[in-house]
Amino acid sequence: MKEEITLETIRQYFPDFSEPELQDQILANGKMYRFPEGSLIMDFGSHVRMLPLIIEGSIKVSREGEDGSELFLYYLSRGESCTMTFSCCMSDKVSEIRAVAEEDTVILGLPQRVLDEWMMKYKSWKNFVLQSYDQRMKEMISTIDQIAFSQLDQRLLDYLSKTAELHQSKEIKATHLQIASDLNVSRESISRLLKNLESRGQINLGRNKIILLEDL
Amino acid sequence: MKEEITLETIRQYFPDFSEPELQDQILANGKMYRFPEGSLIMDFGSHVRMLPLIIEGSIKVSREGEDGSELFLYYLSRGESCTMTFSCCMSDKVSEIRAVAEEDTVILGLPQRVLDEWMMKYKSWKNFVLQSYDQRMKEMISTIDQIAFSQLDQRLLDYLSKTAELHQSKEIKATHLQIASDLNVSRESISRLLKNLESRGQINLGRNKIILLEDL
DNA sequence: ACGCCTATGTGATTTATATCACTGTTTTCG
DNA sequence: CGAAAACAGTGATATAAATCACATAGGCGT
Repeated sequence: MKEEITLETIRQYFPDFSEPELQDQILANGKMYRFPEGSLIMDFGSHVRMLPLIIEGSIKVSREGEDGSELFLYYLSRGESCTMTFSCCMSDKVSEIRAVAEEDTVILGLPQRVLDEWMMKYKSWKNFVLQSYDQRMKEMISTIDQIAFSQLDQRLLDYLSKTAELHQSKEIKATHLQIASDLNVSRESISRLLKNLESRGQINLGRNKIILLEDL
Repeated sequence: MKEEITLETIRQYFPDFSEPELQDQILANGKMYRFPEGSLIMDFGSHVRMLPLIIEGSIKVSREGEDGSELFLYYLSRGESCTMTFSCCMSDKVSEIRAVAEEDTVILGLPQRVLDEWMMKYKSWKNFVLQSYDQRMKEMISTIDQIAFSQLDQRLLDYLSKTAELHQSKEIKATHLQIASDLNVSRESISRLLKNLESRGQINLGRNKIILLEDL
């Protein structure tokens, strides 16, 4: 993939940015960055100076407990942006979340300065920002639902299907320990539940991988 | 209190709405509503046609599990607005949350139609909306932190101090059952934990009330 | 004043999950 | 290759909270 941003890229991945002037502005102000799989894009407490629009790949967003344990919040993928970052940029605050490249990821970074300006200038930008907030809000509520109202087996199934959907693959590449940290539970619990799912014919287990056999 | 909206009211409770034109617009389009304590302002699945700005009183916002149990999310009080409602209005969706008047409450309702329009017209309105989203986002994250990383005793303390702060009073008027539902746990657990706090001299218990003795 | 409903207190038991302790098995790396 | 590390399986036990089963106490209505 080219390091250059082109009008084509923007039109392709962010078709909602309809105003030609906005497209030009993005071109003029944006910069491409690439993050290899697993690399840290943003961390708790770090200052943020640009808003990432995801061109290619995906990002895992998580929250940290006092003791350093993590909790998976949601994935972001192409065509999306990190709302938490936006809010940090706008009020010049520090990040509340951690963002890690889930795959090799290319983002288009937009500088702090223009974000707010565009809100009142370009309708499609304003809509994009509001919709992003909305979506994230919903994800958060759904996360709250899961932790508050569901038992671990449900949460695990949900996690597996979200991950499978993100990667467009029935084969999930992850260790039990990784899953356990994402859900902030013990590794043994996950191992046992997975074993259960396998014996019920819902998944196949391999080292570092889980294969979903049905739609969950 | 008068049912009339005055420029004075707006300037007093929403001093950030600095543009005179915006103030006029609010005056022209807003309508006062009053909700007695305990009344249902909005429910899961209901359609919303206006955005409430809170003039007086406060609102408790909660989320419902599949089984009908509730989970307290956050309080809203004067000078604030319900972001979830805003997002519903904007995309004409159905409410994800329940809002109940925590005290006698007066709100200024703004019709769907103008909310989006103002975003690009009045800077202070745009800022207000974005800041509301932000704040709510933070509350959600803090709720997630609580459920995911804290034990019940911590959650209870947090709940008590939030409630005390909202009502500006060390005396909280609530039954153990109400608290338990808000936290989505059993009544007995709350009773036992409260008893504990009392024996440690942190609170006094009475029928339908809890008095905080120290800052928690 | 009596009875009833709601709120509270408390023991006993059950359940989900965590924690501990250990075994094997696969991968990595010197 | 051989050792060490990472991953996975599994029993035993511990813990937090739920659930069950009552007992008691405070207010309210008639």
